[in-house]
Amino acid sequence: MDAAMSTPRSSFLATALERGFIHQCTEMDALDERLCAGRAVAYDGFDCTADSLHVGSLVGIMLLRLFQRCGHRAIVLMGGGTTRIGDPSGKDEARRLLDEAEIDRNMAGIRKIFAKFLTFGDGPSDAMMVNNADWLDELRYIPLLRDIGRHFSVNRMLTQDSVRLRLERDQPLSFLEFNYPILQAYDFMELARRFDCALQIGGSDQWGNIVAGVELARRAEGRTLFGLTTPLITSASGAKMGKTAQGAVWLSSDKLSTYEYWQFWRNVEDDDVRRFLRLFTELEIAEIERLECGDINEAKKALATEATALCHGRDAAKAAAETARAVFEGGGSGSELPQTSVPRDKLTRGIPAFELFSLSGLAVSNGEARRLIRGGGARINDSVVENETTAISVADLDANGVLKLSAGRKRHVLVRPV
RNA sequence: GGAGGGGUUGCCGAGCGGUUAAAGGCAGCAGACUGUAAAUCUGCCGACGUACGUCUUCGUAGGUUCGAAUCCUACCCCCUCCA
Repeated sequence: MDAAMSTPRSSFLATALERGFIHQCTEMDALDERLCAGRAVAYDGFDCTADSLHVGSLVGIMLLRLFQRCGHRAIVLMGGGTTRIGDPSGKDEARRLLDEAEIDRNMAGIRKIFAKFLTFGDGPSDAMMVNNADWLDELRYIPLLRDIGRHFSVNRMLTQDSVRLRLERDQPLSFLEFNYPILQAYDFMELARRFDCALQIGGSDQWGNIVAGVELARRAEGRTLFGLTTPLITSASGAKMGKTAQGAVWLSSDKLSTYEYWQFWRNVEDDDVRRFLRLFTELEIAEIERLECGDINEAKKALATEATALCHGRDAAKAAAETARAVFEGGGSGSELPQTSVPRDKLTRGIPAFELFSLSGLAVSNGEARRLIRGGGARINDSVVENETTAISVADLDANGVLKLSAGRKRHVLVRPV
């Protein structure tokens, strides 16, 4: 952390610091004072490259939520304008540009997610969502160059990590992307003008862009703004969080079931539990410390249930936890397991085991299903499938009239005849 | 515009006329050990078929050859250097 200081007086900074949300911060003392002086406004920007967000964005979301819980006003800035540019930070290649219809669709999906974490409305501490396309689209080039461009030093921009790294690695950087920091800086200043927003929150890779905004506001308007970055969250073994081989860990239940979301947190590495309990749950620190002294698996369950409750609601979290308990501790099954169906007549005639596994989605092809069975990793109703061509029929249905297929110890699917 | 270098199976990266579905590494999946963790060890890791096998894949399209990812031609894309 940059600004080492004892204990901030503002509840927001004190809590953020205590729970590990702060990586770098500009003028923390002054910010602390500002936060103590009364209600403040902060924003975090999200781009709309997908119709949902994944856990990679969760630190920022949680911090914004904390900000609101401390009585301040949170702004979610949708990058409807900047998404059409593409941020070069931390990337080797320019990303594909999206058209407006796609961006609109993505924004709608993301809005639904934020509704779970923030309270939106018109009240003084209600969160709001704004779209930077509202002002970026209207920018005129010459005035922009004259009013904003004059405050940017190209020499300086070239030394910014996002740009420098790209150049050093001999990766192409288009002029379009080169302009990204300017637009993000402009966003910050614009939000300061419109809503008196004084703080920008972002991931540590955003530091350069955030500082650019702070400096622009100071030079152009003599306004003091603040920036705060969250640490990059990687798992203890160094992998970027939120991206598994199966795909991203999405925050919307359309794209990832609540059960699988719960499982994601349940399977976190031991060394991450401590950190994650502080960042991704709202349990009191005392309670977290208590959990840490106990069985690590109980702590993981608490992490999973609390994190899932925030994102999908307490009931869904409990249902996921209960299914997990039934499956892993009871050797049974549960209502939240993924389900697929097979035509009943097909099952009456009998269906080769390998085909059933590829049908269920536990294997992506017949070949993979065969390999799974040959490797001894496939089970039906908890008994190992010995032969890949064994015919599975209605006789194999369990007491509830379903088949529980398992691939390995963790992946289970309920197959139901229809 | 000129001169070179390159595009290989999810990624990195060998191969450079048959023994190549294509070395090796990473990622992934499964098994063992455990705690639904990590580490380690083992197996698998293009598709289809019980299997001998068949088909599809090495930037794109053609061609040479009994036979090509490997040779030729054209085209597309990327990089480096010169102008």
